[in-house]
Amino acid sequence: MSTNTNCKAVSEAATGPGRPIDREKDQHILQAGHELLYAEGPRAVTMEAVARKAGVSKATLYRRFANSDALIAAVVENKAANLSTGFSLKPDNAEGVRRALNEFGVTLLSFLHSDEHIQFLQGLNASIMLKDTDYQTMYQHGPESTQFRLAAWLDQLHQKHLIDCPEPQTSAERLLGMLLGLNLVRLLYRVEPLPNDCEALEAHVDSIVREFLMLHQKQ
Amino acid sequence: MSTNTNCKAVSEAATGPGRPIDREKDQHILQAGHELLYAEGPRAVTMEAVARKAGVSKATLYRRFANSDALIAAVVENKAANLSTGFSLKPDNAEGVRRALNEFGVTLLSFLHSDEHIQFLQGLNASIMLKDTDYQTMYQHGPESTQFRLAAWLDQLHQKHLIDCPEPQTSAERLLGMLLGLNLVRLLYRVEPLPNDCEALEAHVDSIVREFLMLHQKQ
DNA sequence: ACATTTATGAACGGTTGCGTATCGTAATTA
DNA sequence: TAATTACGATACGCAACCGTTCATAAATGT
Repeated sequence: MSTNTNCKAVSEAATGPGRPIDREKDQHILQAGHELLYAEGPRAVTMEAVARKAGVSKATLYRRFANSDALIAAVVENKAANLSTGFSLKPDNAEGVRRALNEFGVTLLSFLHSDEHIQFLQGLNASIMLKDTDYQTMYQHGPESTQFRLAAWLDQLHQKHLIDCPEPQTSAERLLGMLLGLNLVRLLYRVEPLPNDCEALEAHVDSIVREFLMLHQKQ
Repeated sequence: MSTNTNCKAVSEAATGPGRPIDREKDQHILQAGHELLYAEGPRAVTMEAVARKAGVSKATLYRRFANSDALIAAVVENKAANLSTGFSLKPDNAEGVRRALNEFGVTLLSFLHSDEHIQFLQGLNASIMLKDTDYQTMYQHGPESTQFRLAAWLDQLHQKHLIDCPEPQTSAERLLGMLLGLNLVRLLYRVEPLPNDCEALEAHVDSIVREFLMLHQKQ
């Protein structure tokens, strides 16, 4: 997802004589498409509407995108490229594990609850015109990556006999599932904007981490 | 969601003289809209396309739905009305609780993994043109209802001192989150069709239920 | 049978979007 | 300056969609 294959102009480096490509317009176009997509739905994302909103001529639009489907795909992929969850968990002493897990949980949930991520998920599901491989790549670079890194860390703790976690992949998914709860469902149903209350969030994560560790304590 | 407010004709009982409404066409229309929505996305759901696919004239269509947005809303709502998770959990003796929870988990996951439900969620999120109250109602009749019923049952068990569950709402969401895991995420990313393997599913649920009960055992 | 009410299908004009083409202008390099 | 490329504006033919109208068919009450 690092290179945007749906955008003609972006992939062309084309450094020769002549007027250079106005890269600012790329952002204007993507943002206009983005606003239309999330405000009025995919059916409102037409080349003409995007051109109007972006303050760009249709010709400029067609120079970059073959059609409106490619444009929507580029909008979603662009959003995916700008998302990242970065978390760093350094193995700790036995007691510090709880704090580290807490930090991870808070970071993850904060990300999941962010407007950026919510808009991405909704737009992702609203488009329905990406190729299967695109979905797969985004999943691998997003959730799967998070799960794998968490599992690897849990496995390290297991090797160090800090916790009892013989199946780190399963345990990682279990923990992520507990953290998520029904929030993703609420997201899909557009109800009850997720609580951003920092205090409540930390209490929530702390409670889950305690339960998770209770299930994985050395006996 | 029992009454479909987006459909003119359906809400009109209109039992007078004159030709009655052909109710079969209602289903043909909804099914045609459904197929278009899930196969080609919301942008493909036009009045003309639906009329063609349903073998119905446009006038018949407009007599029932004001516009294509209302039609899509009706399609999604119709699907929501046909979904139900019904589970019956009769309080048991201490040892039977595990079997009952297992039954619940299997039933719930089987439902979540069903094609019907997957298509519904995807279509729900693909439309973006329902009213907020519609989303809210569907959520209340779906996930929230499930959570509440589960919480009520957990509370009963708590009152009977079969388990230790002082916060049934929280525990219910925790259990549902563990059961869901990342499956909803995978759904959104359209990767890895959920495993329908009955044996693996039951093992999965059994493992989760054991952990859940371990967290809620009487001490 | 008759009138009445409604559904239905075909057709219509109007609108919108699509994708392309043209031409004049602006911006950069050689 | 000349060449080259990007951009804006406009227009075009084409197709699709929209929402409506009208004549006809079908079912019901009297």
